[in-house]
Amino acid sequence: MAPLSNENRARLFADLTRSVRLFIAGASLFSQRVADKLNMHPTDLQFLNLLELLGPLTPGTLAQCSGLTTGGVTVVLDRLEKSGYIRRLPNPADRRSVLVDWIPAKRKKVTSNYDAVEGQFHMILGEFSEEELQTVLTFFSTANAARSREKSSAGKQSRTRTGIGRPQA
Amino acid sequence: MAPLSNENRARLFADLTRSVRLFIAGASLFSQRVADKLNMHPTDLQFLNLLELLGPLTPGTLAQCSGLTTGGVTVVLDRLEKSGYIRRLPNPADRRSVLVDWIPAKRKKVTSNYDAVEGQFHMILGEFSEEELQTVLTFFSTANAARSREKSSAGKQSRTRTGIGRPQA
DNA sequence: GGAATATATCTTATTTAATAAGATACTTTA
DNA sequence: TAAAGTATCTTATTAAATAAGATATATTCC
Repeated sequence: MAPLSNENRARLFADLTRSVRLFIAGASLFSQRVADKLNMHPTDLQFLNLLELLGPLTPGTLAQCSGLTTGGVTVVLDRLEKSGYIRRLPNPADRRSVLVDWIPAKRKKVTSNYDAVEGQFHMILGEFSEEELQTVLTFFSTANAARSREKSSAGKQSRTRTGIGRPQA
Repeated sequence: MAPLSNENRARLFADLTRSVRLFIAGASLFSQRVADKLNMHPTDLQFLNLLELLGPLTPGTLAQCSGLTTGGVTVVLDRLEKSGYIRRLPNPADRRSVLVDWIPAKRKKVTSNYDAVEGQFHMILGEFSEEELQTVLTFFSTANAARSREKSSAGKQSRTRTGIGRPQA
């Protein structure tokens, strides 16, 4: 019965929208908690997460992915370098530039804060069938891909703010 | 064949973890973009989002949900009140307290910034069957519920930082 | 009921994160 | 090779968020 199905779908859409937004709000709060525990700023932790997800990055890419100005990025990197989380390496591709990377010994100090959520996450997913896991993965992959495609399609914005993703050649 | 399935599951878990983290990183960047466009700070927009999701809230609850100190909340609310986004109403339940709510006329100015993503979101979900939608919804609902349960179970933290959710009686 | 304690918000002074503008060094293009 | 462009950093400045404490109302315990 199509009309009933449409009604169902509309309700599912609405519930999903709300759930996703709550999820994001919760993630943001959780990040602040972790940053607190590590005695750092949410921005600093954001940088470390970006390094974790995308590998060594240039300050310019970090500016794009974080929304900070390049001057702001320098300040954050100085802080993280002084506290021993990251180091600046010469960028073989461009001698004006640097590559920012983890100090490996410090990684666990940060990532261990995610062990508990990851455990929860695995518990939740343990109830899902393989097909269901694939469905959820498709949702996230498609959403992320859509966002990457949006790079550089916004109106007035700081010149250094494009999007998340592997740095473009 | 069980071992193969376990392998598949392990890969799906890993891919999902990464996708979720990328999704969150993207959401954070998107928020900054919207805040930029509205000439406000990410924190201010975070407050408006919380009001949108959870309805009128007290400054105390906003402190819990945002991770700011109560003094910081006052400052943010002063800013939002001055620029006409919110108002403080007397809280019938407690005369020390106030309820913060949207100025209705300003809601659309903010929410319209999400129209495009919501459209994308609907496009993505349009490809999903009802069962698949339900699966994705279950994922988010379960994850959000798990986070709510975590309230007040963290170690050292600011006294005003618990969790997201409807204010407890 | 009333004193003592706890809670909710706000105030003020202060710290410091982030910005803006511009400098330096290198790369790319013409 | 000169000119323009780009990547990062520097410095001075702005202003967001904190910390400590004040005020007003609630709650608890005798």
